[in-house]
Amino acid sequence: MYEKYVKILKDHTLKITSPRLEVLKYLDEHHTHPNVEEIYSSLKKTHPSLSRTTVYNSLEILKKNRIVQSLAISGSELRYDIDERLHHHFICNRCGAILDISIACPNMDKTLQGGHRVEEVQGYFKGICKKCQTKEKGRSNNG
Amino acid sequence: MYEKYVKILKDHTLKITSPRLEVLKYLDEHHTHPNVEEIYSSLKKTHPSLSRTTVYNSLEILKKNRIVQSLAISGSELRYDIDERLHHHFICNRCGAILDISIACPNMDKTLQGGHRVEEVQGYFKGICKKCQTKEKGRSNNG
DNA sequence: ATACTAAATTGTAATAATAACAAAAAAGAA
DNA sequence: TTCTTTTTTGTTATTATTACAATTTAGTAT
Ligand SMILES: [Mn+2]
Ligand SMILES: [Mn+2]
Ligand SMILES: [Zn+2]
Ligand SMILES: [Zn+2]
Repeated sequence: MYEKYVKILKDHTLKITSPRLEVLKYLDEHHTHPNVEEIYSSLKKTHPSLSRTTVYNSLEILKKNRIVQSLAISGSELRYDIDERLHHHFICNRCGAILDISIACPNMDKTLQGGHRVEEVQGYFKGICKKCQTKEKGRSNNG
Repeated sequence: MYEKYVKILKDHTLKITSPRLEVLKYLDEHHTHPNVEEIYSSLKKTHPSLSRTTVYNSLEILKKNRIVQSLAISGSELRYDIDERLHHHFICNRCGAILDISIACPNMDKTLQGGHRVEEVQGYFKGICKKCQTKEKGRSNNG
């Protein structure tokens, strides 16, 4: 059940703790780029002793070890992604969904930009998602 | 002195107010991508009646009118840029500087990504800036 | 120039995300 | 099993931003 996550932690010589395993499992099963509150309140249901601070701490150490990445795309809160591979994101200004954008980008892999050492790359697109556009059209057509 | 900023506001049929002119002038003279606090505390010196809320309000309306853009690059606070043209940014994890990155990007101008309507594009690089790297080298060489 | 009205500014209070901290608990090594 | 270090927990503090109501002001009409 949790072997996969145990292995990830072990590979990074991190201590195996229940909160860390749960956070990893949650992110692995929810590729929605959740924020801390979503992760916390969901896990809290089945793990009532869990502390919000622990979720922050766990995510921080997972990020430091490059097991997860954080996205500042919303502007108000960090979102988390267990997919550490470099990929771009789209946020819908209507429904708030954050979606992966799989495009090739020539600047993505560069470790140097203008003489600066690059350690992290984030590509954000903001607008109206496909779904919300469909809804919009439907509304104007029907009534 | 302020004609330039008056014109910008007029062109967007926005009311000409002292706080708006001052915010525009500040951004025009400081291409450092300042946050609200930096703008506010600087203007407050010469305009003691200025309210922090007004700076927030002004920036919001300027952004809505696409006169300025906001950057979520720092993760904790929005940064503002009077240069509305699409360009990428680099933030230094050491000194906090936010710098323009002028690179051609094939994805920048696209108004559609994966079927989603794109209204805004942000490209962020994070790492250690050129200056901080030089300092680092100097330190390790000299002791 | 004056009066009017909608919009903007101000100050304060509320909210929300995150960080700091100390005590209790738990992981992993000995 | 014992010990030590790290993690977790709960609480409090901080910071960025928003909400709101009262006051002021910009721009327009008179
Ligand atoms: Mn993703
Ligand atoms: Mn810029
Ligand atoms: Zn949507
Ligand atoms: Zn730097």
